[in-house]
Amino acid sequence: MAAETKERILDVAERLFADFGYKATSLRDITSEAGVNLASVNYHFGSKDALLAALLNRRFAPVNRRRLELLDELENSTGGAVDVLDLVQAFLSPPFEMHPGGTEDGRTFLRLVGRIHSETDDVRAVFVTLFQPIISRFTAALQRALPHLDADEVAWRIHFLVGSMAHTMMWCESFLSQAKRGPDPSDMLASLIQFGTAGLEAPSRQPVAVPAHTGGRR
Amino acid sequence: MAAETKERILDVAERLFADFGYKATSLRDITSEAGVNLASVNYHFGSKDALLAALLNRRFAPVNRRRLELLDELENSTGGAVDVLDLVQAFLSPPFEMHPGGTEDGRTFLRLVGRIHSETDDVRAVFVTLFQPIISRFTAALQRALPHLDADEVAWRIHFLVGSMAHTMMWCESFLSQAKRGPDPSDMLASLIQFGTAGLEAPSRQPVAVPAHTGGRR
DNA sequence: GTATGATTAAAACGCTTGTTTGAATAAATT
DNA sequence: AATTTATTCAAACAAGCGTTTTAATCATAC
Repeated sequence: MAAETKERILDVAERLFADFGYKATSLRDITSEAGVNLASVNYHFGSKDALLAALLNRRFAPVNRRRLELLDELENSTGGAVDVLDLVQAFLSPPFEMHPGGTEDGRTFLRLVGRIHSETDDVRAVFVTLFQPIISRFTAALQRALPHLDADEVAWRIHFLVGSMAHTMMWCESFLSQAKRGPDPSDMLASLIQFGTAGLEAPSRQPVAVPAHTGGRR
Repeated sequence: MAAETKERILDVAERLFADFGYKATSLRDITSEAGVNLASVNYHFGSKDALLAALLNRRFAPVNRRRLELLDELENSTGGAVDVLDLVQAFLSPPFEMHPGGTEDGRTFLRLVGRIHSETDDVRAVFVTLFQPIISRFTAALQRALPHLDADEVAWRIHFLVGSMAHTMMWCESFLSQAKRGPDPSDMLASLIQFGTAGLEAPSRQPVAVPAHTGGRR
């Protein structure tokens, strides 16, 4: 009975955090929807913050393990010279593959991860702890795969990639419902991989003439 | 004196919303930091929601006007066949150029816009009203510039671009402080333009073999 | 200088928040 | 079967929220 209560809290909290954010979701929202007593969150998890941490660990840790597993395979089989496309794929696929956009739970997880990326620092703290090691490993690998770019440029492009990934996770549900071609989530992942790889592989930047702001109305 | 109070509220609210989000910022935070009375927000703006709307309109409307102005110039001068790079530039430059990352106020505005992108729907409502027309115009233009891609593919890639833009706006401050090359915000804009253009111009997607998730640990 | 309207001030309103308490119940152990 | 432990429950806590109210103050025009 106890384990069941804990899981129901985690499931409902995951969905509400994903839909409305951490701050906007009250413990009363969670417990009433889960059909458990208000005090049980503090009893089982200690605090609202600890609930978020538990909830992130449950689903996000396996995804990150899978990312590193794929990266290890790539590096071991090729001895260092890894393709950018393969790296982008190893980075982007796990969250989408392990939590398919075709299922309700999958979309919920994707929204949660997408939203976490833009929560305030105090909320993101746990998430960053889990995510930072992955970013470091992939940054190192991508810098080796893109030796003609300087380190800062690669780091920035990875940030750009993370941004499009987070935004996609967050809004994939509404993206898919708007698409005329029929909502196929794996299509969207493939497009994102395509987009990100091309962005990372873009030629080293030449000076771009940015139009100056004239201030005028027309 | 009245105008001064209104402006002080707007300035402080802008910074606090950007740093901590809408929900997490209380009117008491705003008024105490601005040195004005608590009731003056409701007196001058009507409600907290209306304050956000006023604050977004003040800075974001001019940016969007500038975007359309640049787009009009491109379309008029070339008669329809516009370069993807030029379109990306017209879309991305205005917020960065009009609110330079080199200034404190500029970075605050960028953080605000970046954060708004991932607020809950009720908070984003005003923002979407301002942003949607711009997305529509640029989507149409990009679909003309990328005729070999189907409409859904272009729409998705624009979402990817928006995601990297929002993420960059939100975290540019911390990106820049980590860069070894010295924090030059206009460098970052140029990199983002480079990345986004390459992503949008990526070849039409061929089937990508996505590694299946085995479920195993190793 | 006094009356009019706009702005500020302090206090209170009703409501929601995360957390804690202590008793009641269920489960497990001896 | 009795006793200990784990869990659930209803109620209350103090604090914070957005908003409203009423009185005081200010600026301005007559």
